[in-house]
Amino acid sequence: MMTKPFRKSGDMSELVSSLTWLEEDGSSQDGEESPEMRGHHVLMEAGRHSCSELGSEDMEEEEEEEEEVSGPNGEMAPKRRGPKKKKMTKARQERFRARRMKANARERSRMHGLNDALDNLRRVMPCYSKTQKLSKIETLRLARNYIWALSEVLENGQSPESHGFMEMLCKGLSQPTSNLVAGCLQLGPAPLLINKLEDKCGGPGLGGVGGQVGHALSYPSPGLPSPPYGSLEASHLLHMKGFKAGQAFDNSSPNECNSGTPPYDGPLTPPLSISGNFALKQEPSPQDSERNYTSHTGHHAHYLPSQHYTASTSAGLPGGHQGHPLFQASRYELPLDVAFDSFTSSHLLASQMGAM
DNA sequence: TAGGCCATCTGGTCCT
DNA sequence: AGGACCAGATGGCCTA
Repeated sequence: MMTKPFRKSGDMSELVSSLTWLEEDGSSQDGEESPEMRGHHVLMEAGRHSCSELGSEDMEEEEEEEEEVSGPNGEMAPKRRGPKKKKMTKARQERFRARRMKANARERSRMHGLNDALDNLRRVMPCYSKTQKLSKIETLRLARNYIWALSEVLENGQSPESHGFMEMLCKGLSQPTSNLVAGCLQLGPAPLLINKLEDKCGGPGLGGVGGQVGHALSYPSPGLPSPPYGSLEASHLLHMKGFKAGQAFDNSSPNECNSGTPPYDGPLTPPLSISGNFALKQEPSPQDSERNYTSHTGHHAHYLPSQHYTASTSAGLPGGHQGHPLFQASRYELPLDVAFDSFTSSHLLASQMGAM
């Protein structure tokens, strides 16, 4: 997709080349730096180098050299077209460096925000552990499945304890994650099962801690990674226990859901409403899934505003389940965080309906 | 040691 | 012009 255009020269590439030189040289390595600071350090080193070693005069010289670059046989390369690049004066260099550092900081905080949202999502997943976090991709997959499964509970009255519910939850997940989910849902009240789970999770062929799920939950997931996820916390088991028993999910009860785990304090937007969300059933056009898939794979998103990504399509939802919040989000091009909020709301809703 | 996951930097593109 | 978003590149950490 976005193949980086080769730039013969220019303000950026000079700095980049000096960065590359720095990294290869290893002169910016500092064993005690945090990863975040490392980047800054390298950048600042680069700036220093580019100032001291590629000072304005030197850089002008480089540009001159470049203008007269000749091929291996001595023939002149075609002259660069377009507007002549401005010379990288010291002042411009400084401005560029400052701009770059600002952009890096923004990008960092943007990614932190994204990770926070993912953490919030993890907290409302059937399997939550502070110590054994689901990977990003598994979190999204599980979220999609969870919504799908919950909407089945709402629409068809399927029991959350049913085998089908677990199958839906585990669809497309890596085997360790499937095992983890299966373990969560199969756990009885006996606390020693937690230890069992910790002992066994991640091992091949676990197939449910209680031994009741067996082979049916072993999704081979070809091509999917198999990260080592294993344990989960008692607090979340309580959460799941409540869910299993069909009790109302009480977000305010510190003894149940919040013991040891930070409460989900993100904005809980109102659910998209059952009528507006779950009841509206329309077959998705192939273009819909195509569009969302391509937006997910990033083959440049001219077709869709880039911020309207959804997590619902990379593995595809089975037909007849277009009522999912994430699916609806994708249909109506809701931003992902809205979809997540909707997801959270439907989680609460489903829990409460289970109590009816 | 290979592979998976992650954080960060970076430059391109789009939008305001 | 500057910010947001994106994807590629890179290197670190961890585990099997």
